[in-house]
Amino acid sequence: MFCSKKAYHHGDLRGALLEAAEEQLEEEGPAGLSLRKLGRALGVSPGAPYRHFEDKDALLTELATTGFKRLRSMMIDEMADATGAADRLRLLGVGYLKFASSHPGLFRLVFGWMPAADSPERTESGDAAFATFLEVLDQCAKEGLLRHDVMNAQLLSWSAIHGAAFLMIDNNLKLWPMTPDPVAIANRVHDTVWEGISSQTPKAPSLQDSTLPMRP
Amino acid sequence: MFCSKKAYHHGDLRGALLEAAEEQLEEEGPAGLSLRKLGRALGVSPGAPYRHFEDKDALLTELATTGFKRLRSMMIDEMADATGAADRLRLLGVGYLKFASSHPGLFRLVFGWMPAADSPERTESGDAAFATFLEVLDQCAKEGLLRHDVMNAQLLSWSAIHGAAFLMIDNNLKLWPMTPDPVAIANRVHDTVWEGISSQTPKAPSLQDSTLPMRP
DNA sequence: TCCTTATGTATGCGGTGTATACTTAGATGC
DNA sequence: GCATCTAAGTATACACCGCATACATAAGGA
Repeated sequence: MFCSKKAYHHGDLRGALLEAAEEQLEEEGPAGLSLRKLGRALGVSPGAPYRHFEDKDALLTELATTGFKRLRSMMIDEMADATGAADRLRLLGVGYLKFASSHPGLFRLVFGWMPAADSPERTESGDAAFATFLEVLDQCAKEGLLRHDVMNAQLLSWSAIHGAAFLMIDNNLKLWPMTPDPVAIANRVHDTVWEGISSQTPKAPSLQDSTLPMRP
Repeated sequence: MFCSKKAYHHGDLRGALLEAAEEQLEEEGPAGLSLRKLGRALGVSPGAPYRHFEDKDALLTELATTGFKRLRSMMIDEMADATGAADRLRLLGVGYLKFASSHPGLFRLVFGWMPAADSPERTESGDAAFATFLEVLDQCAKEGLLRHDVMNAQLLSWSAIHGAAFLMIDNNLKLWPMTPDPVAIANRVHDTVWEGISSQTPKAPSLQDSTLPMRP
């Protein structure tokens, strides 16, 4: 369907709206996003967007839904060449933080935003992303890599990586002499988490000191 | 200054605005908060609030500033009867999660919200809260309780408790058969974190299983 | 007492979400 | 080919919002 530019009915307004909306979201947050402004930017009347989204909340909900899906894809892609269950967990965190750092506005929407009326699609895509997370730890448990019950490991791993993501995009890591590189943060968090949940008794100081370079 | 009700100039409009604003914030989020609505609710003209706050952002910034201070107080109060540095860390997490669960809207404002122009007061009160957090781990380090460098411990502890707070108020803990009690969550997260950062080599399964009751 | 200042009011502008009725272009059936 | 249906966009209107500006009034100090 080779829709040429400047079509009679704009061709694909819905897609264009979503694209422009994400841009506005990253720049001004959910409050600054305006359907009228979007219409204006796309050279269309103020009411046109309402042909494709019931209201502003519906647009944000759709953004959040695809946001969850993209977060999940990013984690899965990152895990592609993992060397084992523990490494999968590490790479999952890397994907999580890469997503947060490259789309902070979308990340904040996906999580710290409560729509007035939630949609089943959003909930489902969220649960799917979470399930990916939980499965990785289930696998660790099956391979006997965890010291305690899997729920503890899941709770800590997820909390830690989720919190690190927020601290990173809120620029709260400025308090440490630490590169804000998402990969470095994810690896650092993972290593320490792993010492807390792994069934292998940790050796003495096995982790790099803060003066030493961090794993790339 | 015994200001009677229904004073000529309302008595303390500024305080009343802040109080009502926090209520609106919890109910409808920052976007749903409206200065005009606040004025209406307090029986005052639509422009009156602007005598006390330069704009909506200024009101939210003030809410965030006091939010940080209250978060800090809650942590400090909770730590009052700690039995040691490690226990202080645990109780700090308890205070953190208690604050998040009792004021989720304020918590989200304090963290996941980016004002257009930040104020030094907000930044300072935020840094003060963070400093409290970091100091507790500095103390742990001084007492030789940490396995690695203090930065790792700080990053993990903060990320974990911060992430757990968000997961809790976003109702993402529903995926586990776990009571959403902030104290239980904080203790659980702390125990697992501590195994990852403590210099004491953890014994075999020392933590309660998910089938066992959690620490009160 | 008078005058300054803080506080609240009145009013208005532009922007926003959203409902409604209208128009038009593409697709569809004969 | 043509009439028709429908999806997509327009025009317009309303209430609300943030915010600015000019005005009114009450408090408090000289």
